[in-house]
Amino acid sequence: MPLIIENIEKHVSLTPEEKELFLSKTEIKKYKTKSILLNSGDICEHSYFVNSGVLRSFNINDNIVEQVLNFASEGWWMADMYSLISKKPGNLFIEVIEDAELVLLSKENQDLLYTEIPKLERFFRILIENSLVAHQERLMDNLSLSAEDRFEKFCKRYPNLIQRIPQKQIASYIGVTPEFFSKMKAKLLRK
Amino acid sequence: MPLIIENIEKHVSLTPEEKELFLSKTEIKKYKTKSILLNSGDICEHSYFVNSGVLRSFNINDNIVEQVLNFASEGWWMADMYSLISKKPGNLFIEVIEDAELVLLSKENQDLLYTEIPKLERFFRILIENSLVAHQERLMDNLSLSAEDRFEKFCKRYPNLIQRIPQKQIASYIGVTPEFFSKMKAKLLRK
DNA sequence: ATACTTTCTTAATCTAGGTTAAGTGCAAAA
DNA sequence: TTTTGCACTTAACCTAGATTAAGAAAGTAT
Repeated sequence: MPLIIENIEKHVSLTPEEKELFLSKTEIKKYKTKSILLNSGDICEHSYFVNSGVLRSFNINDNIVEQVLNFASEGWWMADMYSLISKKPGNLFIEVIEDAELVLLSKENQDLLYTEIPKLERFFRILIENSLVAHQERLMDNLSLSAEDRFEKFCKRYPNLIQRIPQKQIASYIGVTPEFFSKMKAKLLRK
Repeated sequence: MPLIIENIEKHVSLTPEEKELFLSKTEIKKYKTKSILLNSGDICEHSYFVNSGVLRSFNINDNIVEQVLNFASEGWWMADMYSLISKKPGNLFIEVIEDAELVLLSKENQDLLYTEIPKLERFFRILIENSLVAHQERLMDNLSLSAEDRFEKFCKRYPNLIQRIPQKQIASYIGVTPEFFSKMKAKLLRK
């Protein structure tokens, strides 16, 4: 059973025909590290589901500094939600940071599937609800925790990602400079 | 036409019967300033839609400091999403900060309405999508903008709220102390 | 293997924003 | 009407984390 179907069936159950229909509307592609799936200024046309590998989304702010928004590894979805739903150019980049096999679901097909399999409306609602809750928690953490505590939380939540992501990108995710991150890490190891 | 129905029909259209059914599952209540609608540790049973007045959600972190998550005025929804969907005790407070008339929709009725009016599944999906996008942007802003720039964005986005919310709560929302906010405001006025 | 590029580290210096403390103004109790 | 309490201000001092700069390590390409 494909990972993506397992993922969906965690929240809604599908008949064999529905599974087949769903899969027929998706496309599997492989990408090498450093591939850019989406550029800032482009319209995001697909949601990406990760079968293997790691992705990150980021933007580049005025200071020419990359700011990481999210990572996605096996079993996670990734897209520029703003651009995807508004159909306007977004400001996120999506990049492959570890060779990846992805399931591509175009926005067009996603909308089509909503009408053909209404249960999927529920599935994606739940998916986004969970994402919203996670973002709210991260927002509060960023406002009230120290960099050290945010790093600790990151380690607990994504223990398997730490070894697979360049350290400077973790630094960016938790919101500190690579230099400060390095210093902080050295301090933590000394304990 | 009730504000809440107008709000829903921005995204999906309802038949007169559906409108009536929807309204029959809600309840209108009035609350005075300082009423607590939800306490930390309680399970959030309702979504609140604001007909008039202002609400805020916040939590109290270890340092005994209130951290504002969100405000809601006319036409906005408010709930502790985490608690509402997980049915577990949350850590948010929801408080009335200006006398309010609210539409209450219990989680129970919301789930019931999902099955009776499947279109609502779409409505709430879209609502949450928009909320997610807003939270993502705020997260990125907190990671890459100065307090001054965050305040400026807040003023642009919620110009009508500024006069209605105690300044220390705006400070908390953008993530600075009341003292620093006061200093910053004085500096901005000098310009 | 060698050169080239990028990541990571260390350290000195700097600053946005926090902390502490004291005082002002004002609305609500009493 | 006084008192109490809260919201806001100002100012001195402090610190987490940024910036700058330079070198070390580790990939990557030639």
